[in-house]
Amino acid sequence: MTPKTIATILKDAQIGKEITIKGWVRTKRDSKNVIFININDGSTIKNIQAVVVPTDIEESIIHQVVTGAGVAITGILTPSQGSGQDVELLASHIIVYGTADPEKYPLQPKKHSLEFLREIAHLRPRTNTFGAILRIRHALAYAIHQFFNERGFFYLHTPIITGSDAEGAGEMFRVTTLDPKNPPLNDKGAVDYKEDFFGRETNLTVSGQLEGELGAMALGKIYTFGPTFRAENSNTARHLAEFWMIEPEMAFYELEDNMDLAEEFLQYLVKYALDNCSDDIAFLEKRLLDEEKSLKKEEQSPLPLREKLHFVVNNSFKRLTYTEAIKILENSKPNKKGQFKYPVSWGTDLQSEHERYLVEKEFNAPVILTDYPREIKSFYMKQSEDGKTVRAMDVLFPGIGEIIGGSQREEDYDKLIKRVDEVGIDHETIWWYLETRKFGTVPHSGFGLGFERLVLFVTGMKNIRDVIPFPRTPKSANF
RNA sequence: UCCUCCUUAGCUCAGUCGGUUAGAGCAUCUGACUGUUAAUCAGAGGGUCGUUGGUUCAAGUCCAACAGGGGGAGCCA
Repeated sequence: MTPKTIATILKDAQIGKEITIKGWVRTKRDSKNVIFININDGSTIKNIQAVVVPTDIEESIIHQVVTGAGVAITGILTPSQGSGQDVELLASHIIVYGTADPEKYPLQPKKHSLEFLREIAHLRPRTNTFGAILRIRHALAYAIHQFFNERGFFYLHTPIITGSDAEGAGEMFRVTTLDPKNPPLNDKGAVDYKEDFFGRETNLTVSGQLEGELGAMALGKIYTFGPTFRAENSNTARHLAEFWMIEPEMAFYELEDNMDLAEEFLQYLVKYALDNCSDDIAFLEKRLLDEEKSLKKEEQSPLPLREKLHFVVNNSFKRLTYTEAIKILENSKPNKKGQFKYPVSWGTDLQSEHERYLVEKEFNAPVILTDYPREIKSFYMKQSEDGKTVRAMDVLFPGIGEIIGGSQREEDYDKLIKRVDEVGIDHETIWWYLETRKFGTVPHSGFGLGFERLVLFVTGMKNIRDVIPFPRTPKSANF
């Protein structure tokens, strides 16, 4: 029989029955007549308290029951005499699968900094905070599939190893089986990739979008959800070298449809977390309040976590064009007082400080910005009649910045080719992409959601390295 | 990659103007006590002060380089 989890046991507490719980010891409190052991098995943030009468269990066994030990405890489930919990386990038998030397086990019952826990990423899932984060992360991943499935989208597996850098955006990780010390050379003395595993240069994907568009041109509505790799030397709390991205792509969707979907999608996901992870979110909310107690009022979160999440679910996002945003910024107080580090002007990309002003000061709500200047956006975005802008959209979230970037795609072959040439992309590398515009091209749109940025928002965490189990960042790929 | 700050006990941090034996809280261990909740009380153990080099009679303290980390910026999701 598979062991029951603590989540199940607490859900339908069968008082008076003998049960066995298997998990890891969080704390043990000794005394002469009675010992309390708190067990957690990861199924929920809640522990079960086992009550041991010292004469019932061999002392050598009890001695091995220390913080971090893996154990199975059998006993009768009874109503608790104490006030911290409804039920508890009157232990009659204990198996210690593995003890954990208290002198060496790093996770002792005390507060640990997130920085320290990052250094012991192999153990941090055993903490309340990371248990909560990882359960929420799972719930959001599940909700993503559910959302798209309910709406007739198909999950398309785009390649992780790609032969194109078509987006031209950013550094990529090379994939090769050639000997780095002694690679084969061609006539010109350069590395001969014809000898490489795939017979050409290959990299890890930076986006599944281009392949996603191929899927949308056949299946109608698709989404991808997979790992994405950027070899940028980005050292921020919002960037990872390996992260997970969701990229829906829809035939016959125009930019407005795209925005509607993005907004509905985000609200659905946040609501799902609120409905299904209430214990974990409540814990993280309390944790955040404790942590921010020592900060000045201005630096504290304006709303408690759950209120912030409810706000996003219940209020529609502010939509405006890039041009309108520039006007607001030009007339803003910080701009007139010269408080912006970067000047505001039409044609340049918005800086973090500008985005933050719009989201956190001007609107105090999620914002969707559209119709950016074509020069600062990607080649595949649909060009507008005005000849100056493209049908792009960025969804900006408070505290996170850009959480979604997307656009309507340019479906006109001639216009697309013109941009491809202007940007300087070799036709040969994306001939297959260009053919979609030759054979039955239709209007279509899509966007990319950074999964970890979503988890960041829902958990209220501040550093993206704390919402993925094993973060990969420059100079760091441990575990 | 740039700016900035940090690195002292297992963890979080003090450490004065450079001065003799480097401190605290938590954790750990021992004991006491108690249906306890990160229990409480008493005691104990625990340090190559990130690394290397320099200045000085004397360096945890000053200087330089390097390494690791935090915060901010750029790039973006």
